[in-house]
Amino acid sequence: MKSGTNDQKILHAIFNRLYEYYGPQHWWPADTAFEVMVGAILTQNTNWHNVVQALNNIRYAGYMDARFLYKHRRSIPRLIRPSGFYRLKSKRLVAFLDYFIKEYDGRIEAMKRKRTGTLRGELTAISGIGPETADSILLYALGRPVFVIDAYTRRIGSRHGLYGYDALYDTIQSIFERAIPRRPSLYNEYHALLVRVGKEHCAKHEPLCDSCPVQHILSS
DNA sequence: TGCCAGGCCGGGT
DNA sequence: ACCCGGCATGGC
Repeated sequence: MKSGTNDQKILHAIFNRLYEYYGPQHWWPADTAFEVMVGAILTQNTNWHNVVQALNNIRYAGYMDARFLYKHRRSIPRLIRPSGFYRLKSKRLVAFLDYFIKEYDGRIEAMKRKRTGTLRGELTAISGIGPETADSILLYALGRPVFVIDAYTRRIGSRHGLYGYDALYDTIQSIFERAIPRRPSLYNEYHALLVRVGKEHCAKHEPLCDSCPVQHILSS
């Protein structure tokens, strides 16, 4: 197919530019795969800084482990309070723990035996885990080649004419996955770089960003 | 001070 | 198949 070629060139150029500008981002910032999964739920529509405080509370309590956390699930609301939406997120976290312990004995290695598509189906079936949270878990906790689409990816791509702002999650995802070689390390770095540049140059109601490092790629 | 942050669900059209 | 209100804290 030939329509892929153009997207491919642009998306490769954007990655190269961002990587050259910012360098490696070292994502996901967490000590263990379990912490990645917890963080993926807590960061829904929330500043990462707030999530760190919640994760620290869990760690200092000694509960950064599926079984311990499930055993002490009544204290989750207090521990994750700084991350916002804490009553809602407590339910979501417990729903995930329930699944993770019942299906995989709370062990990441057991989860790794399953196919990516199967896991995505299981994860998104949990109330509180949508496509982005599931994909974050698949990529950053399990190392699967799944491109994570978030609000920044949506903003940046649409502002540069790659797709419409209202494009479906799966549509945007397949644009990236068709254009970028299927390597987890590449998907990892690319998404992290999009978040980095998005935070610094792609505020919510700005139609376009003059100071954006991506900008000059399109004017060439 | 008001706006925003690495979404998702459930109820209504 | 969309559209929208709700969910909550902390930083600037």
